[in-house]
Amino acid sequence: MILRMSTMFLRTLRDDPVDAEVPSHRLLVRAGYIRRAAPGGYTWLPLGLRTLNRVETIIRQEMDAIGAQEVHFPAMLPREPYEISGRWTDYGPNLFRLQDRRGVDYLLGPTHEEMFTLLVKDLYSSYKDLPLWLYQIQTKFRDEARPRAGLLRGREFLMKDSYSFDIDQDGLQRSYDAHRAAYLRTFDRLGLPYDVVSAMSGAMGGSASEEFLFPCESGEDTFVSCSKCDYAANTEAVRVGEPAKIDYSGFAAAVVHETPATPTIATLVDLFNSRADLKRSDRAWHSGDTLKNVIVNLRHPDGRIEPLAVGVPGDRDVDLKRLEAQVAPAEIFDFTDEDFAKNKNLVKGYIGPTALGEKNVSSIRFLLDRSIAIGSAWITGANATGRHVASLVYGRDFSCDGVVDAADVRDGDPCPKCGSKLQIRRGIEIGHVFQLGRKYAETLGLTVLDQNGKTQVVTMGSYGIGVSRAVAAIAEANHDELGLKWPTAVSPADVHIVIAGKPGDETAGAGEKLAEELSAKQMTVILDDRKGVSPGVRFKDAELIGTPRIVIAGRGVATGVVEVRNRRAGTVSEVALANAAEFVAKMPAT
RNA sequence: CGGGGAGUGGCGCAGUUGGUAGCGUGCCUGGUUUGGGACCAGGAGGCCGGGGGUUCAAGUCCCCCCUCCCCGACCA
Repeated sequence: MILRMSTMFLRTLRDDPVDAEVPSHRLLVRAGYIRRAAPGGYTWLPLGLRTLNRVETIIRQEMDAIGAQEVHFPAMLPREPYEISGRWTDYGPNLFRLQDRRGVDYLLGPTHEEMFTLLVKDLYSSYKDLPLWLYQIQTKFRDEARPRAGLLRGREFLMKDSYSFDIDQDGLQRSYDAHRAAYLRTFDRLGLPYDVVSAMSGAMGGSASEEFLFPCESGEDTFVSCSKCDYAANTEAVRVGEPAKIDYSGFAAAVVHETPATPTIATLVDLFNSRADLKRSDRAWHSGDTLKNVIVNLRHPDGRIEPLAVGVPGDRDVDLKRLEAQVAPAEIFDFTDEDFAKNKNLVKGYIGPTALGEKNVSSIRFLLDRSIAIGSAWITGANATGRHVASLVYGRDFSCDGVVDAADVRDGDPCPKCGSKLQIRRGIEIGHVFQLGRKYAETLGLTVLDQNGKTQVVTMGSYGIGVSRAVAAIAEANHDELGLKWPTAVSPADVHIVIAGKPGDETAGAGEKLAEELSAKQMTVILDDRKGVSPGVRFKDAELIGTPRIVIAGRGVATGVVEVRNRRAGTVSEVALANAAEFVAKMPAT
């Protein structure tokens, strides 16, 4: 088909919109693909909608290819299922809620686990019906605190979500593997580079979970990948190796020192290095020799508040995200000065492990970072203002109530799998595969009868791809200073023909004819047939819009040739007009 | 929600001690141009984010709210 620039609903912008920072947002607005319509909500213009549809089609084809079946739920959902699963409250302010004229509660679906579970419960009741894979491509709503970066984080976005239903864990594993493989194929076809990283299953009660991250500076997710082996994980999910025990038999006994005015790690280390009686002979003390004890508050789902102490090496911070992922479903919030005032056994700035722990004076649960070895000696608080203790040995002088991964992960930390250096990277989550297990099936009562006539709770998996986000990610991965340069598979058109001659000359006729020929070959053609627009504008617009192939019907037409450009490779070929359609149609997809 | 910046024709911006709202681009008309965002002339287009106040007079000063962008918190 032919899309005529003279009539297409399109206006490209000469200047960058000032409120758009990331390249995908800037270029998609400037090239006339999307317009902002609401905070975190975008209107798809004809060009943008074409690309969105093509992305959708590829995803749909790959889902259909593994045997998943498409359904479609309403976006506006009743409260009850979410009430049963607990997410009506768990989702908190992130859920868009509304009421009908009688005051009955509804929500705009942020994700549809409950609805899929109930749908299968409604129709199926036998193991013979399983496995079953269902999916939908649906607008999702989340009241994000801060929508940003155009399509990358909106409050309304398009998502493909699928769900697998199996009789047991082996079945779930097969479903999971099939989806994972389909995702690899999908992202390859979309022309999106990705890293598959281990993610936290957290409160969801599942086991395996992996995210597909598009590595990108403007990404919001931090992950690590090993420089040598294939290990990659979301920072929350990184598990450092257990350290070897240290033989402390020759270590000095713990001794308390007067350390006035040392409320911070830095002041403490300075003091130890500056006093002759505390100085180390072999090297200077550094912050990693100190044990930092941080107190946070946990809010459990039942509303119970519990203080929690976490010990990490003094040269590291507690990564609250990592910690929260491990204490989930509890949430973390600040332990305030008021809380300190109520706990007389805690001396702010001088907290030490001997006061911590369920069996000690504070009776506050005390968790140690996994990196801390049994037998290691520490400088740490002595639970009195202006006092610290040195040579306090873990396993000899103090203990803890458990081990946790709480310290922040840094660039260069050892890989838990092979010991090589980890790299910290950023990415955009474009897909997520997740073994849900029985959580939803159990709470919503999805069971089937097995071969023995016994009731079995169904085991589920859920699998998501951010469709509108993928469009933005593809734009992030495929642009230059001139504009977009789409992969062939998702470009809004296959070829863009620029008529660059003088009005009334033969270039317009040549462009029209070529457009007809390409259209007859089932290609989608953008034809710049606008009147009175200078060639410079046409070139700029073609490059901004970014179809992978651009044909210039200009001064060469007089001698029977057109210029065929490969926007992605940056190459140019002169082709005889008579062969042009054939040539363009045979250009390899990129 | 915390910190920082900003809201003035579609887009990018200026607007002085408070005194009739401007420029560039885009759009319309006519003419000249036509291989890298052309030129001339004439036009249309504004609740100056919203609401209160101060004042003879508010884009400009004061108060409240909303929205957008950046950093952080949050993010099945």
